[in-house]
This record gives sequence, C-alpha cells and structure tokens, in this order.
Amino acid sequence: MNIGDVARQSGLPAKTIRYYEDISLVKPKRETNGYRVFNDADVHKLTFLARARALGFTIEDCRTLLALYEDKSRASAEVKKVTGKHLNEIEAKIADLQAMHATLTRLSEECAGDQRPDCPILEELSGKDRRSNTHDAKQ
Amino acid sequence: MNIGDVARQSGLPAKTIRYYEDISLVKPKRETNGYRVFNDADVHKLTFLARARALGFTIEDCRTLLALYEDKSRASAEVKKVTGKHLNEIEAKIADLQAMHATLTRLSEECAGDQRPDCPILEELSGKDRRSNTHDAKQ
DNA sequence: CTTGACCTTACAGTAACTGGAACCACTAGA
DNA sequence: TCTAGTGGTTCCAGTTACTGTAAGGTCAAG
Repeated sequence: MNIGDVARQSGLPAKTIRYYEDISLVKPKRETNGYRVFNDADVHKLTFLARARALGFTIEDCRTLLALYEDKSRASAEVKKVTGKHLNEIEAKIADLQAMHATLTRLSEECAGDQRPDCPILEELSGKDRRSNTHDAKQ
Repeated sequence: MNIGDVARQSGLPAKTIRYYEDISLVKPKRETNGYRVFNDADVHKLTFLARARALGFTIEDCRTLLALYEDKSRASAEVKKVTGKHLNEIEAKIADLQAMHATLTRLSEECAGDQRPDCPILEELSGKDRRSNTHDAKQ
C-alpha cells in the first residue's frame, strides 16, 4: 500500500504519516522508486496511533502504548498507569478551563456589549477594583 | 524600573517580558547601559497581559484587548465579541476533553490493572471489536 | 507525449514561551 | 583594586505535533 491509501484508511494525513516515520513510530519499507510501502502491520499501527491521539495521548505516550501493545507479556497495570496519568492531566485541564469559563461568563454577563466604552471585562483585566470588593487573594 | 522588579510585580518571568517586547506588546525605553526601563504604564500593561493570558486569551487576542483598553472611545461590544469567541473555544475544548475523559474512564474501569496482559484499553486502541458491539459510527 | 494524480525531500512556520551560552554592568566587601 | 555575586544583555536552539510550500521524480491513461 502507498501512503495515500494508508492515509484514507487510517484517517491520518499523509504528511502526518511521514512525520510518524520521521520520529520512528512506523518504519515502512521502500519500493525501488523510493515510494513507501505499508504492510498490514504498519496500517494497523497507524490506526492505533490515530485512535490514541484522538484520546489525547501525547506522542510519547503513544510510543509507550504501542510498545506495550506489542509486548504480549505486558502487565495491564502498565497501561492503566499511563492512562491514569493522562486522566489526571485531562482533569486538571478541564478544571482550568472551567475556572476561566466561569470568570469570563460572569464578566461577559456584566458587560453591556453596546456602543458605550464602559466595560467590566477590561476593568477586570486592568486590575481595577470593581464594586468595592477588596479581597482578591487568588492565583 | 528594571526587568527583575517588573517580573516580581507582574508575576511574569523576565524571559517572557523580553519576549513580549520582541513581539511589540510593550516598548520599554533603554538606559544608557542598555538596560530596559519600565514606567508605570509598561508595568500596568504587563499586568494586564498576565491577567488576560491567565484567562486563556491568545497573544493576538491580548493585543486586540490591549488596543481596545487604550482606545477610550471603544465600544464594549467589541470586547464582548472577543470574549464570546474565546468562550466558545473554551467550551469546545471542555467538550473534547470531557469526551476523552469519559472514554478513558470507562476503559480504565474495565481494565484489571494487574500483572496479566489482557487490557481493554489496548484492545480499544487496536480497534478490536470488544463484546460484539458492532456499530462504531462516530467522528 | 502530455496531463494529472501521486509520490519524494527539505526547509520554514506555527504558539508561546523556555533554556542555555557568552558576555556586560553594578554594588559591596577584603 | 580586585573580586564575587547579582542582575542585566543578546542570540540561538528546543519544545509539541504537526502543516505549508517549493521543487522535483513516477506512473497510468489518452
């Protein structure tokens, strides 16, 4: 199979597949004309990578997961550990985003959004002490 | 004020402040010895930037917001528009992360996490059709 | 023989910094 | 005066995971 077919099958752009070869995630053979040839195992690996990336695993996590996948004597605990770490990071990100969301929603609701220049959003960003609420000990 | 003092006041690393000068977000004067000198307006700007970045605005959004802040005849609608767009992006990210979280949590719960090699997480990544659930029309 | 689809490499750019090397400036103390 | 320590400077490279672009080689069809 050539790279275009693999791209269609795996859902990954050809460019990405070349990149994955660059960083040694896959090692397709070459035809005499220089074209990459992907066998079923390569395609399977790339599909695995596409799924893992879609679940937010980093490339390095993917490398680890792929190695575990190919190690038939792995302990599932290893896989679960990687997943657990990733889950924690996702949770942290969600929490960060939700905090931002809460603040921005509040400010946005307070902002008239009309032709007048007065704007609580800019006031907050500029550090203006709005509605005499003097304690702002956060981080 | 020198860069170190500003870093302490604004909470931004000196390195970041230099970077912000590089991309023309601030334009501190220079002393004869080459040191940057920050006046109150500069420090205020940097504090503004630190807050906007903490709320997840991109650098380009920050540039826009800073320009709006300094335009005393702005319409608050402009600010609200930038904020609204950002809120939408945050919501999309949260949704993505929550979907990943749900899938990973499910798989993680199904994984024994012991010394045995059997692992639902790897099975899902490899595309193995687990428990005869044949429909997987997503994306 | 040309056209078009497909393949190749190599280099640059993205976002927003961060780290490191090599070097200059200033102050205080021996 | 020398020196140590702190803080400043520039410049270049690295991070993450690609993506864009240019310049060119390959192949099948008409």
